[in-house]
Amino acid sequence: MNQPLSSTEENYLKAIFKLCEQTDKPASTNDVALALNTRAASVTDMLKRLAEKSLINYVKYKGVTLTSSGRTIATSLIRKHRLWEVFLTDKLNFGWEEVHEIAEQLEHIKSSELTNRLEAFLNFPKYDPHGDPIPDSDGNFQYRQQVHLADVPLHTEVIIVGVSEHETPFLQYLEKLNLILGAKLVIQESFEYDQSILVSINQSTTQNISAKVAKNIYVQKI
Amino acid sequence: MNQPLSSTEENYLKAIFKLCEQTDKPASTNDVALALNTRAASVTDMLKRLAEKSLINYVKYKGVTLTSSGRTIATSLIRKHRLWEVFLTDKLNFGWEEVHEIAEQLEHIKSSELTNRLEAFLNFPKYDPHGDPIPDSDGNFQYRQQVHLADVPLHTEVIIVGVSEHETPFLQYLEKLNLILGAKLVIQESFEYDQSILVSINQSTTQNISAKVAKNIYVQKI
DNA sequence: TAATATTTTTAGACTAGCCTAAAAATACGT
DNA sequence: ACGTATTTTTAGGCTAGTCTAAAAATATTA
Repeated sequence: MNQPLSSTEENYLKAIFKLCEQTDKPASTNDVALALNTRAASVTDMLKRLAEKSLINYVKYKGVTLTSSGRTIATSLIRKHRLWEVFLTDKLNFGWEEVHEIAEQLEHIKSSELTNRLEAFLNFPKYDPHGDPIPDSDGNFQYRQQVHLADVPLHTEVIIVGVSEHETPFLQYLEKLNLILGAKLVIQESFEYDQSILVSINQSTTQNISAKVAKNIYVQKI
Repeated sequence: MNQPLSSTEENYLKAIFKLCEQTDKPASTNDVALALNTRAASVTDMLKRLAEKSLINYVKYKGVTLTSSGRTIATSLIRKHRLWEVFLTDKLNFGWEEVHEIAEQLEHIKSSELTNRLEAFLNFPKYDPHGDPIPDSDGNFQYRQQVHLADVPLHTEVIIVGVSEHETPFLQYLEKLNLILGAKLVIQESFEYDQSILVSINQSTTQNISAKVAKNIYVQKI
């Protein structure tokens, strides 16, 4: 009945979770294929197998959502992924742009005891190095009120709490501009012309930030 | 040419390494099958594929040894396995009998940067929690002069430096008897009848130890 | 050394996971 | 609503890794 899943099966569940989390609608076969960089036909195959194991609700041509046991597994993977990311940055001094790939492997290590002890060792962190919330051992996320930097009114004081894009080049770029988690920002000016904004960083430097970047930074008012 | 290996392939290389290390002779198909809890036919299949990749020297009906690239991979696996075991015991407070299974999974994580940083984080340990040497990043083992407790003459002062059997029940038993790494022993008496021995432990308690146990404990004279 | 026992390999089949190409279902534009 | 475009599924095939059963090679022993 409850035999352990393969890494591949786990990756499908995680992808479906992320797709459904955003839209709250069933994920399409094509969406899943795109997310996992595979073909629609392969996805259909796998969906049948996962439905057989009662991990997803799958209706032909209608898309897929997770069952509660599927969701439990998916959140456990996200929990492990984010805890390992904290370990890699905080204990092994990796940069926030380097940890994703390694955590993709580490998240498949099977031992809930390991996960829980790791969490304790790291002092029960609530967010990963990118500002994403770490679910607790029951799978509950601690969502936080956060807004994209692009949507903040002029002269409001905010701090960076996360990013909505995890690609290495983007993160390296932010690092260069000193736009790291916890940085305090105030929007000084906003340019109609290209939707870029001028922000002060930590009350010292001032930077022009493109609309694209501002849309991928999460901030919180202080 | 140098595509990454599957965990299965890696496990074959590790098994072959361990079999050849002990006897310095080619390992037989049956030995490998036994070590990996699989069938001889499956082993033959895999040996052909590993030979194709120049990771082993395989002669039909004559057994198998590792090539130097095969050995490099095998020692890297052992290095990772033992470093993770140190992490699990020293940082996450697992017992020495609990770490093997988890390390079996962790050893397949691919990132030499991770391995090297982990090693530094752990302060470059030379031995794992069972007393086995941890190879350096070039694959060199720091072998140590060690002898089985069963072969030590009477009244010699020795300390426990390792075990030659890693099964959980055995390790739990040792733990119960306070026979842990670093314990100081002196053999007080040796009984012809069942080859058991009477040892003092850390100059305090005294214990009778069966021949079987004494054969699986490595000690060093002090 | 001939007969027997053991080990190893081959042959053929199975599953998971992936693919391409074609068919079927659904969605869209006029 | 009808034809076209898109999405999804089916059909069939591939590889890695496993298995059992049978054949072939090697080892043992009388």
